[in-house]
Amino acid sequence: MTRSDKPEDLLGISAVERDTGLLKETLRVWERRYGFPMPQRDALGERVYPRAQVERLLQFRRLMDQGWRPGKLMALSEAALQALLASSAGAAPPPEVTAILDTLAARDAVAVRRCLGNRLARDGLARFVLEYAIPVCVEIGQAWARGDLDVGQEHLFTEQLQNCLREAISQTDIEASRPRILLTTFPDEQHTLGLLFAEALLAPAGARCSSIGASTPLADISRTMLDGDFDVLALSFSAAFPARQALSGLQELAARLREGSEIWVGSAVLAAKPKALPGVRYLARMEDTLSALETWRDAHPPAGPAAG
Amino acid sequence: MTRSDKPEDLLGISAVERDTGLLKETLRVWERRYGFPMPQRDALGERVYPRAQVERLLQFRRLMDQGWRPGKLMALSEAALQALLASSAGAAPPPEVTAILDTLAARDAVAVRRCLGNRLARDGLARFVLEYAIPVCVEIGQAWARGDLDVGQEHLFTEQLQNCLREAISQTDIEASRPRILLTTFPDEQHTLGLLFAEALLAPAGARCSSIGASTPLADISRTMLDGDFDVLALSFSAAFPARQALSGLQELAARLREGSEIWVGSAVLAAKPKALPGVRYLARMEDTLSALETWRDAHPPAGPAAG
DNA sequence: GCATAGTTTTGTCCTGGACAAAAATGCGGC
DNA sequence: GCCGCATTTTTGTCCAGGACAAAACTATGC
Repeated sequence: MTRSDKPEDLLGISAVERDTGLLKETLRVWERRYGFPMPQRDALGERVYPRAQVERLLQFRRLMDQGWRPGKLMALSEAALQALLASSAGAAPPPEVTAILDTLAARDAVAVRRCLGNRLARDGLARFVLEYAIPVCVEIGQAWARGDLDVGQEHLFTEQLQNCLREAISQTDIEASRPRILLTTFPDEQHTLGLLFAEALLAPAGARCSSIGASTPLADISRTMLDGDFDVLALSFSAAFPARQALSGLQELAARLREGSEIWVGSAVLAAKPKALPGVRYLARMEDTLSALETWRDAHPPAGPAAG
Repeated sequence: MTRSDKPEDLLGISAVERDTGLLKETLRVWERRYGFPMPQRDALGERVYPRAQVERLLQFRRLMDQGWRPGKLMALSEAALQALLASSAGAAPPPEVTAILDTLAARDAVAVRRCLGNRLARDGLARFVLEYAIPVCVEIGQAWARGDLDVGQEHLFTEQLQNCLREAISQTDIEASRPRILLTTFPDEQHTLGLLFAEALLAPAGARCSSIGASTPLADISRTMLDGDFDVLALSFSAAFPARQALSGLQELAARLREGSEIWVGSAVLAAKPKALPGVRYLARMEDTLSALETWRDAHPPAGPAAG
């Protein structure tokens, strides 16, 4: 019943959806509006995409993830497009960052893990995250946008980094100290690396972290907060998350939580909006997590837990 | 631009597609043909599915995975359907499984972790996975279906289980032995627990596992396989994953991989289909992973790797 | 009893229209 | 001159109903 097993380098619309992440509906409406992609038709009149068009679509997707819009890109000449792809490179990364890119180029999981492990052992968890892991992630994102790295390589890196961090976090003491912090993301937000970074900073600083992974319904977030006697809810948002949805969700949560508990919002994007909500604190950069912890501790001295 | 943020327990068609694995087109054509599901409409005239209908759809999917066809199921009376479901329900869970449900009811992450840790220390990784973790996951799934557990509690459990497993896996030796196994899932398949279970069985048995997480594009899977000198590709599919998509993807991959390399497909659903593909092996249950490893080693004796 | 031919079921594709959310742009007040 | 708000453009996702091949089932002949 499937019609995607085309003999040559021609892909059916389902296969293109799978490979590019663009919905069938989007592919059809682009064809209607912009004249691209313009697939051939098979004997049944169904769309068959040559590989070249699929690769062009992938280039478009990379540029769109950087903020370009389809209409602009479609109007571009071939030369202008290539220039854009070339220019998306940022400043030259430091050599310690490029070193790990080489291990990724070889898809050598063991070497990646060794790189990370060495660095972590040398610098400790906090410096490892702030000075190494985050810059590397940024650079990998750019390499992906340039087409120098594919999703498989990005996954390989993420997996090793996760293992590395989780292992290190699990080795920190679970003290009975405060604050107790619940970490999660909103529904449809899958990006868990931000949570893991935050946990990696907070746990060794003595905060009791409980991560419940990504994409938790709002009702369950507030229920967990109330049941679990948490002081802080830490939420992570990727740049792509719709700001409106985030803000309305935050408003709802802020209203529902226990008096005295805080929400920390990790997002480079939302922090720009000055919408002040009571009990909500925006952390524009990852290092702000630690200052937030300090501030909280200043306001809640361990001797007298009576206030609340 | 997304319209999935419905206030109550009403899901848009995209959310239903995501949760049930039934394509939007299938949902619409069922409505047209059978009159079910018959969603409400919002102010815009767009389909909004009450939770009850989504759960009924999930029931249908489970039965269809057992070989039932939609037309038959739709014609069934409520009583007949319930009888069918009851006959497929498992036995009552053992007390050791229900014990952890109590800690989840209290949302006590530390207690959950302690439960898991104790059990793991007692039984070792393989027995822990097969005799404890998997039954608990099944029971949690049923508790969720009954409404006894919310998503937040499920997440809490999953996170602790992941930590537990990853830690244990990372402590196994990385031997230079064979086979080398690449683990991942197809695009849009987010379920990573299956991968982690497989890794937890394979790694202590001396197989060199590399997981690259979920949702990897097919092209990247085959590229990683070829670059990385892997012997086996292990793929995990949840029950919700569209079987057709899985099969066409497997066909594509099988054709592209190096001669002599195998694909192991972990799925309770696909294993029923007798569609034989060269080099593809279906593992209906998690314990089959270990017998697959044995079979592989019998066919590839370490002394003489000359045989193809 | 089994293979083959015919029938029904079922999933996926098609066209072309619509519309709200997001992004970009224009405009007025400090 | 610059920031905040209103307006316009862009863009992704939804809809209806029709079509058809692959798969599943059924009937028929040897």
